[in-house]
Amino acid sequence: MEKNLKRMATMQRMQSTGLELFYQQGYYNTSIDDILKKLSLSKGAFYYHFQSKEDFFISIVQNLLFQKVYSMLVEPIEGQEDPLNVISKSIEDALETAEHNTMDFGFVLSNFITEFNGRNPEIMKYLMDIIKVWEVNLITTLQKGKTDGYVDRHVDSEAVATYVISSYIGVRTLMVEGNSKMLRYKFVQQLKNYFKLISQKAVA
Amino acid sequence: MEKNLKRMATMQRMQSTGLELFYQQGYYNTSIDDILKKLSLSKGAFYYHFQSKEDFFISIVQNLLFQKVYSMLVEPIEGQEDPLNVISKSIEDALETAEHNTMDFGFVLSNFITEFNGRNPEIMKYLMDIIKVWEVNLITTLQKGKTDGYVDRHVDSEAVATYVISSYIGVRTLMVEGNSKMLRYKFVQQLKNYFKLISQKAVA
DNA sequence: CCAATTACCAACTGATTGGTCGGTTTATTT
DNA sequence: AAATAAACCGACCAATCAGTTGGTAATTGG
Repeated sequence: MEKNLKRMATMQRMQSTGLELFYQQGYYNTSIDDILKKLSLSKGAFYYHFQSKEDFFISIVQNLLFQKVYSMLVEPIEGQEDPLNVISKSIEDALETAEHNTMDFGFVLSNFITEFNGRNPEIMKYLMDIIKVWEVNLITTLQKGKTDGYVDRHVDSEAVATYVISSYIGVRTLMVEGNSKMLRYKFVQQLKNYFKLISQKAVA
Repeated sequence: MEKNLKRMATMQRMQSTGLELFYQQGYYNTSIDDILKKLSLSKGAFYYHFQSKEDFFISIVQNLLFQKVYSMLVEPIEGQEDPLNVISKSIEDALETAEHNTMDFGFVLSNFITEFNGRNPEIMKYLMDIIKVWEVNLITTLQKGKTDGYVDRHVDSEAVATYVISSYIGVRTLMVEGNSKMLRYKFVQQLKNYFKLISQKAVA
């Protein structure tokens, strides 16, 4: 079993550094040598553990990215009451993480979606699956919110989920150096306004 | 003057094909040879007209992308009455263009922003400038809408502009093959709901 | 019509890429 | 301690990249 531990430790190190560099520089713009250099490992070590660059990336998506998105955007919402407040809180948290230029994995995900869209259907599938998990969770939570009296019954939960995800991905795209703080403030302000709309027994 | 015409014609052809391929495959993933192959032109011709790949791309942004975004998202709004309807109409049109998989240049822009963010500050500057033009135009139009009685006076125009741009960029990121139509429908539905909110004398 | 300029050609360079391979070191088993 | 297997090394390969260069073909002004 010792051997397996070492194997997994090395793979973990590679994946972790890989995700970091792929995020910073983009997948196509990051060479395997870049990653290995940072780890003081050799080509041989890499191809001993992974079949190809693509295979390596997919393993990162499934092992790291999925879990991070899940714990940041899905778990905080799951099963909670008062869905609208919980949702806006989770998004606020993610945006604040982003501002302290740590990785905000919801955005890492949407970055990769942009990079692979129309270029690598296989990888796209894995990425969109993660979005789907988030979306399903949002819809479920909103529906439960209806029965619990937090969300207006006439609201189209799927449409709201779409709108929430869209606006979050968009604002993160715009949050480039310099203007992040103001952008986040104004964004959250409008998101909450929008939520007020669907929490009352009005419109929708 | 004839010479100048030929020069510009060739440059135009290069820029047009360049934009197409840069959009489809990404900047770093598109080689100059790719572009030249499609045009049956040689390396020499390229470097006769442009100093570098980067210089070439910047010329595309300034000459093509700026104008396309302007005519699609700024011009239709400029000076019009009833701003909220005009804005949502322009976004609907852009999303419909996107669905017929022609290039929707607002999205082309946000794609490039994602690709260059943190990687090329110079190019980023040119890209964000275009966003800025759109943003300023939205704000101006919303403000005018207030004095004309179309928009609630308590609304934060800047925040609304941020929210509109964010959500549009986000939904386009999500509009990958297959699910575009439904996504667009639900998105527009919620955008209009949101606009109802800021057109009444309520909340905001 | 001819010299000068413009526009273009295509072979080449040096660096980098993803991936291979034969071999060495380290750990485990017997 | 010997044998076996796992983990890793690093030189190498063919392909591709942005950019250079020395030339040629087309156009134009005098």
